[in-house]
Amino acid sequence: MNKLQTDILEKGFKVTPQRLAILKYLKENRVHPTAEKIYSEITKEYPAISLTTVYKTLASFVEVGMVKELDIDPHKMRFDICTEDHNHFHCRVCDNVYDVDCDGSTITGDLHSSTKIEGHKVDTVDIHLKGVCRYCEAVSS
Amino acid sequence: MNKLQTDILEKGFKVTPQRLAILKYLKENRVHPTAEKIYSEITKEYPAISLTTVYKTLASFVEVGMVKELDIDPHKMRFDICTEDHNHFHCRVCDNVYDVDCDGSTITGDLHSSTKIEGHKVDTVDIHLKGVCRYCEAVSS
DNA sequence: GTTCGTGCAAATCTTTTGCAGTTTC
DNA sequence: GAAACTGCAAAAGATTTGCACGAAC
Repeated sequence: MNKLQTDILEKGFKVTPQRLAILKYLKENRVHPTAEKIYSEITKEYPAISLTTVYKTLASFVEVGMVKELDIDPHKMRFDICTEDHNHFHCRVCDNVYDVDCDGSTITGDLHSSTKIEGHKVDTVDIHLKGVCRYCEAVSS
Repeated sequence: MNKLQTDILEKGFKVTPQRLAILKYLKENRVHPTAEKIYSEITKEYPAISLTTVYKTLASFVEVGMVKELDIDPHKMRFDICTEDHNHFHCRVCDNVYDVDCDGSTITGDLHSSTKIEGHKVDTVDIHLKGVCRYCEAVSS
């Protein structure tokens, strides 16, 4: 019984090859993939999976907090294995999303589950940076 | 010649009743509406407008910087008349988006058009707060 | 064996596009 | 009158749903 299986069982899910493949992909590839990306990558080694299942599985994982939805990209949802707080940078050239460690604690440090800002109860704070990533910048200059 | 007309002309656009209606709505209703919302609100007083035109007009306004796209809401785009920097709070109960003045300058203050974070050139910083708004919180308690 | 998961096909929802006719300047 | 704008209908892209079959426990 490996770690992936345990993670799935702990949440009350049944262990299926599809779920293992998705979880494994997410853990090994921290690229904030879209559902389509996960699907196409997994299909390479594991053809017996459908896009529908990817969506349904991701929805289940999100519901129990294993995975986080990242709406930094205007027209499609991206998914991120939950880890400690970090923020995201979206490159408008290559469309990739990168983790960044910029100091958000100046804001997030003030926030707890009960924190209110202008009367609104704040659960999460996401900092979305946009621009041109180091790789695209290098190519264009 | 009123202010709305001037705003539109200055950007090199032709002044049409549709554009005036959209701009007027956006200026008077800072609720970060979706395209659909703008359409349905405008239609009440001005039935001769199509959703397609709303989308096309918004795209034009975004292109010249009059309007900003706000992707805080997972499945639909919201639009905001550009003003000075501010941040947004998305209520997961009523689905409304509110402006907030929480101090993002601790982060954004460090950022200029040439600022880099971990090598990435940062153009914009958006802080997205999510939770339950003051009104929904009041109702539920 | 029961419950849960999968996957097809079809539906839904938002947004975009092609194009012909209309309006603005 | 030329260039830009509008709006219909159709297309496109992402995601969801209904349902029958199959797998996990």
